[in-house]
Order: sequence, then C-alpha cells, then structure tokens
Amino acid sequence: STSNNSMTSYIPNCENIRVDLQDMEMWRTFTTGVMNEMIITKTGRKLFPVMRVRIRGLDPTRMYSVAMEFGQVGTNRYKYNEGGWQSAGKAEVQPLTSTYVHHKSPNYGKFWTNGYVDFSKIKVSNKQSEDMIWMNSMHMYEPRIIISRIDPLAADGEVIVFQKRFEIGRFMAVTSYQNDDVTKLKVKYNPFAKGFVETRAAKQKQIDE
Amino acid sequence: STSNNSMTSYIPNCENIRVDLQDMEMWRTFTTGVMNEMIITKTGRKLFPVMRVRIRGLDPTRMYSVAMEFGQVGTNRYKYNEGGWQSAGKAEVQPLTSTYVHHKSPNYGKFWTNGYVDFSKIKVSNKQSEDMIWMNSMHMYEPRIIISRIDPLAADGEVIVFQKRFEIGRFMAVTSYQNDDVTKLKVKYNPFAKGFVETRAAKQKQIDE
DNA sequence: GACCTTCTCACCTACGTGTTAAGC
DNA sequence: TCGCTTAACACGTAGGTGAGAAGG
Repeated sequence: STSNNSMTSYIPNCENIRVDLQDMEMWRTFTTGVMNEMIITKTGRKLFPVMRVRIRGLDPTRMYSVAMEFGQVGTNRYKYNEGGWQSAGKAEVQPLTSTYVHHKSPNYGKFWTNGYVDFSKIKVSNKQSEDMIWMNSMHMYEPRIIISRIDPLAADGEVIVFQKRFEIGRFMAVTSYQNDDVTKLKVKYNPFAKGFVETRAAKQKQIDE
Repeated sequence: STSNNSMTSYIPNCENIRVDLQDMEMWRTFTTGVMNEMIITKTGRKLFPVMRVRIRGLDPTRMYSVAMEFGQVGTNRYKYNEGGWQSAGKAEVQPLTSTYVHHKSPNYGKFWTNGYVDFSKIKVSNKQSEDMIWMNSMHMYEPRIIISRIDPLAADGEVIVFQKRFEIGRFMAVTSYQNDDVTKLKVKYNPFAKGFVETRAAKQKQIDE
C-alpha cells in the first residue's frame, strides 16, 4: 500500500546502507502458493524460518542498534476457511511492544557488517511480556528491520538511519496451524520437528492405501 | 606480589566504580583447604563455578565494555605430587589471547549496573582459537575484571577505568583432575555432572565396606 | 455446534559432565 | 615406567517440535 511504501522513503539513507535477507530459497518455499503461519503461545514460540540478514554500508567506528519490528498488515483479522484465508472483520489494536532489539545491540558498525545477523532468539506470544513479541492471533504480520545510530546529540540518543520491509516474511499468527501444507513444510525443514517426519509419512501412506 | 598490587592502583577510579563477586559461599567451598582446578580441552571447556559480579557506579548514559582477563600467577609451572601442588620449573610463556570481552559489550552503564553480570559463556582451551581463552596446562591462573569506557576522543576509542583481581577465583589449569577432592566438589555442585553423583557414592561405599 | 486456545506429551536437537582407556 | 593429553562414551541439563485431547 502507499502508506507502507512511504515508510521506507522518509528515512534519508545517508550512509548508503544495504540490508539483504539470506536463505531466500527457504523463504520462497514458505511463501509460494501458501501463506506462512507462525504459532504463538503464552510462553513464547520461536519463528521458523529464521530471519537472517547481511548488513553493509555502516560506518565501522560508529555505534548502531539493529531491531526487527513486526508490523500488522492491513486493517483486518482473518479466518481459515475452505482451504484459504479470508477477511473476518476489523483487526484488533496493534500491540505496542512489537519490536525486538537485537541482543547484540548496541554495537559498532564493524561488528554488524562482519558476517550475518540472525534473529533466532525472537519469541512470539499472544500475551504481553517483556522479552517477547506480543501479537494477535489470526492477524497478518510483516517483519521490518530498523537500524538506529547512537547519537549523543539526539534527543533520545538514537537516530533511525535505515528501514526495510520484508514482504516475503509475511505470516499469519495462529495458536495452532490452520493449513496442513504449512505443517508439512515446518516438519520437513525444522530440525526440531524431526520426530514427526515418520509420523506424518506413515499417515500419508495410510491415506494412499 | 608487589607487581600485582600495583596493577590495580595505577588506574584512577574516577567514577567510584565498585565490582562485587557473587556466590561467595560457593567460591569459599572451592578454595578452603583445596586448590581449585579447571579442565581445559582442545574444543574448550566451561568454568565451574561461574564468575558472577554486581557492578555499581557506572555513568548510566555512557558506554562501557566489561572484560575478564586470566592472568598467570607467578613464574612457575606446577605438578601434583603426594596430594599437593609443587613447583616444577619455569612457566611457559603466557598466551596473548587471555581476555574474554563479555558478550554484551559494549553497552550502557545503565545496562551493566542493572542486575548481575555473569561470565558463564567463557570457554578455556589448551589450543589457540578465537572465542576461547588459551591457557597452559599445569599453570596457575587468576581471573581479573577490566572495565573500559568507550571514548570517541581516545586514540583507540576505549579507556580502562577499572580493574580488580579475584584471588579467591585462582585455579590450576589441567587436562584432567589431579586432586580427587576437587572432582568430588565439582560432581556435588555442578548440575551437569549429576550423572556421576550415584557412581561416586557407590564407589565410596565399596571402599568403606 | 463451530471456532479458537490451552495443556500435556513423546520425541527430537544441542550440549555440558566426569569416566575410562588408549595414545604419546 | 611415568606423566600428561586425547577421544569416545554414558548420562545428565535445557529447551524446541507438532500431535492430540481438553477447555472455553
């Protein structure tokens, strides 16, 4: 939408910063012909796949914070019906604590541009809590990266110098998987779900016979 | 020794910084009537007990790095003989990479003084490697804490503002435990060694009978 | 009833222990 | 032989999965 696009353009990218999402093949798998889902629980659940980026163009000697924000997409809530997602009324209010400041923040530009930055520690929840991202179930979210430069002269000591939306990282927050195709992909690619590979294969065999 | 004491005094403690070691009862257990030992391996081994400190007196809005250095004690190497440690010739050269910069560095004074700072991620090794503390086996070490303030005006951007030695944290680096009393204490207090509690108890019973 | 949430569970990954026997 | 180091191992801790039944 227009409002989303304007978000990335009002930030002067004065340092020529670039941020590239990694593991694109994996991300395409979870978004081609399917709307990805992420389970949220009271105690917090990790995301899969994991956002992993390469950052370039920071001043090596200056200090930055890197954060990931989860923005609500659109103004509706959704339901899964007859094999697809459809609007189901107006969205709940976007919870305020929807930004994860990377645990290595703040740090030198040199640190952030050396290798990859991953967000594997993020936990998403349907309850408010410090240390977790609070989301509404059956709502759509989009991850966005925000880089701030530490600046003692600024009012709050930090100045946003870069933002980027990752449309390919969009997902539906759910308390249990709705689309069985999503479950299949999670079991296939997430090592922690290895115990269900055989289970699901056996069931599929029963169906086939 | 005189040289060790002078190390802490040439740093002007201009910010009235205090650093207090926690879990003193545990540390006393590992140093009263016994010389503590820490196993070092090629792939790196964690320390037990873990150094955990409370820091006070930092400027909340300025930025600091907190590090732990492992200094060689004395100029000898040692051997365990007839139930005690004794000198066994001249020490090997102190490896250079003997400082662990805490993984949350750099960070605001406010962060460091809020709660405790623990060094549970430190790994010690007898091989040179990034990310690990390189030590010589059968040598004695002493942990020391070093706090540096990030200062854009300084030549390398950091200025040491505090140092402190922890004599109670001294230990002998070994590739396998020499003193069985140390092994007993490790098995008794380290949760990860719980599998050996019964084993050792059973063996002791055999001896008693 | 229909829809969504919560809880417990078996089954994984990942890795921190001292033990022991073999190696040098 | 002796002293020290290495590697494989059984047995823990810690925590990340979807499944499935129960709850609201």
